[in-house]
Amino acid sequence: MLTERQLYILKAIVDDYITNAEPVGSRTIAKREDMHFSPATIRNEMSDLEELGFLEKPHSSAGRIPSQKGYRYYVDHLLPPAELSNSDVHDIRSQMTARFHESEQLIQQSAKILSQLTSYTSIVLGPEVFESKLSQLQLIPVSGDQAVLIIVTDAGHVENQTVHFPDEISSSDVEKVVNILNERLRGVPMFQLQHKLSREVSDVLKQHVTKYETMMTALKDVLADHQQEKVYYGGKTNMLNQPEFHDVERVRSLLNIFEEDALVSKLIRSEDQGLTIKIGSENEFKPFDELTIVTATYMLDGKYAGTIGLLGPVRMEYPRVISLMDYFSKDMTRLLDRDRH
Amino acid sequence: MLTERQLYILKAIVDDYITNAEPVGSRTIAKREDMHFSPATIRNEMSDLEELGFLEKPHSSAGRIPSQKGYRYYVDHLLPPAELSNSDVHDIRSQMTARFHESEQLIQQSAKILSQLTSYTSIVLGPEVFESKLSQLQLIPVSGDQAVLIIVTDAGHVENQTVHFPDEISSSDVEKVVNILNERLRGVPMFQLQHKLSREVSDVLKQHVTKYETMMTALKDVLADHQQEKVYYGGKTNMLNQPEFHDVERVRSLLNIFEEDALVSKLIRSEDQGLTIKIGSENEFKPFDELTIVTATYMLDGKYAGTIGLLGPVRMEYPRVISLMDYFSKDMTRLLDRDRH
DNA sequence: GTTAGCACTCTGTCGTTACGAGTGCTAAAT
DNA sequence: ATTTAGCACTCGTAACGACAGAGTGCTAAC
Repeated sequence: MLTERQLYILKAIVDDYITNAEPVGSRTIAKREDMHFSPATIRNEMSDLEELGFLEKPHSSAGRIPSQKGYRYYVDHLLPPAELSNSDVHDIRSQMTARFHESEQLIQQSAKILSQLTSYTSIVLGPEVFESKLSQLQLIPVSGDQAVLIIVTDAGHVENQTVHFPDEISSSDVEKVVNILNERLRGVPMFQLQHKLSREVSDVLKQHVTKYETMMTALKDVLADHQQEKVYYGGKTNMLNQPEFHDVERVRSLLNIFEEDALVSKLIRSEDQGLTIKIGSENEFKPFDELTIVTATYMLDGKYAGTIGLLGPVRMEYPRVISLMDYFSKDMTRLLDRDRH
Repeated sequence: MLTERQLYILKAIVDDYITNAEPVGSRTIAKREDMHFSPATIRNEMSDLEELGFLEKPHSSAGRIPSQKGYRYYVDHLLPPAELSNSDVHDIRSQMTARFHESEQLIQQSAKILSQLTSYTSIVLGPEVFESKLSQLQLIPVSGDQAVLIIVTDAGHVENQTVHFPDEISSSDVEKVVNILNERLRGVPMFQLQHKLSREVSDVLKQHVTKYETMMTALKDVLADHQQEKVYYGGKTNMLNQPEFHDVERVRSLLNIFEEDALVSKLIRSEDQGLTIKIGSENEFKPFDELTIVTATYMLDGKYAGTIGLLGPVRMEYPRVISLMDYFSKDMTRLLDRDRH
């Protein structure tokens, strides 16, 4: 068990390192007004804290930096319960007043502000495609063998894709198909569409439509493509501000990951309500073992809608970030609800 | 006027610098099999070429590197008329065989291959939204005051946006509006939609529909948002491979520009047919004054459809790049045509 | 006109030194 | 039993000079 004084010193070191990004020496800590011990005493405590695994030394004659365990402890037990600063609240308010046409805009704007305010990178997973339901299908002919299939979900989200019909198909058949599909599939969750299509609807179609096979394969192809959710970014290059990213190799590996939405989504996703903080190698992916990822969720109609995430150096401004994430998580939920009704 | 020998030496220097990225000395050139002069002679010629502005020295005792004028001359007069190598052709073929559902996929794939093959960054401007015409409008209600407006162009491209109707509007009115819009606006070029809407269609609408004003402002808002073209990237982080980009500041300024599609599009766009090569400060934007941008266009139905661009260091593999760009420019035109008919 | 030879210039690297920040230990002070 | 002052020791870094290597430019010979 750590003594009161050890906690105090640990907190001071983490705080200092977070703002200065440089190993913290005993003298630096001793100079703080609220610290009434000599450097020597602090050195002894530091030595103990190191032995316990909360601190480490880059080299023998340098100051201490927090270890991963140190950050974890700081986050779990030492965090000052920060309120969002007035200027932050003001900044957010002034940029979030606009009414958004689409939830997409709201999300994009949130990602942007979050990254601007923190100088970290924000990642927001869009309202869950998996959770939303089909509202309407439309098949609009474009040219001879092409048509555009448009899928509208109950969340107002639109997906579209061009469909090729290798053989000529009569427009009355197309109309029939669309009608049947709409009748049978409305209200079906997106992720079940493909399944339902082949199981339940296929028989009906067979009876009403010639060229049934052609049509089915085309439709199935299209649906298969639309099972992934959207990922929005803010401040992709903000990482470059951090001293720990002055190495080009690291920059590349990180930026390359950002190009793979599916990976990022897997990484960020977390349906646990409330805040999640993953420090360094607590993240599953190697390239992130020097980063902290903070996630929170937002809701729609009382159900999980998506995740907001913030990616920064392990040496992250935790108190501020946490209050920001908390705020956004609630604010996005609120705004989505308001726009809906 | 340059002598035969000067041309020969200039070409040798540019070729060498392009592959090695290091100042070229007289001895290096003299060692080449096809060069039958001593280092001393070559030094004299180099000195002359420098005076003429084709070469420059990083410092007094270093080798020479091509100046911008040197590259320009190389590109204009010294380029070996390269054929695409067999392995390149093979690589492209094997990755472009798939039939593409949408022109969007074709474009994306092209951008990807182009960047893979060159290790540079490719940028492709999508088929010109401005040039395409409206094929069909759909307004699909989602909830009480919301509907999704879907715009399909004759190129099979789909744009969509959520529309809010502040006041309650009867569904029969909505239907009327959609019918009128489709009747009057089909075939109108996208960029004229807004204009035509307010000039010609507004009167007709006024007669048939109550709550006319509400509807009009909502529609105008939506159309205003969709006047920009799409930009596709390949190998955004490829630049980091180039030695001239080992400086983090430069990386950031470049990557940030990539986030601004409008800027990039302005930069790349070029409706001149054939290849365009802009070297260094021939580009209008400061952040690009150490880059070369090669552009070419592709066609659809015999008319300008879009631009493909390749962004690399001034020290670019010009012969290969040019033959690649040439190939892609023609191939994309060909494939787009094939998919269309 | 071409080339060999040589003095000169500049950069990059290596080893040395000096310095500063910081530690860990010991012994004295509280 | 704590706390602290003092001091030797350890590293990392910046500064300096020496030196090698690459390359030039000029002169004089071919």
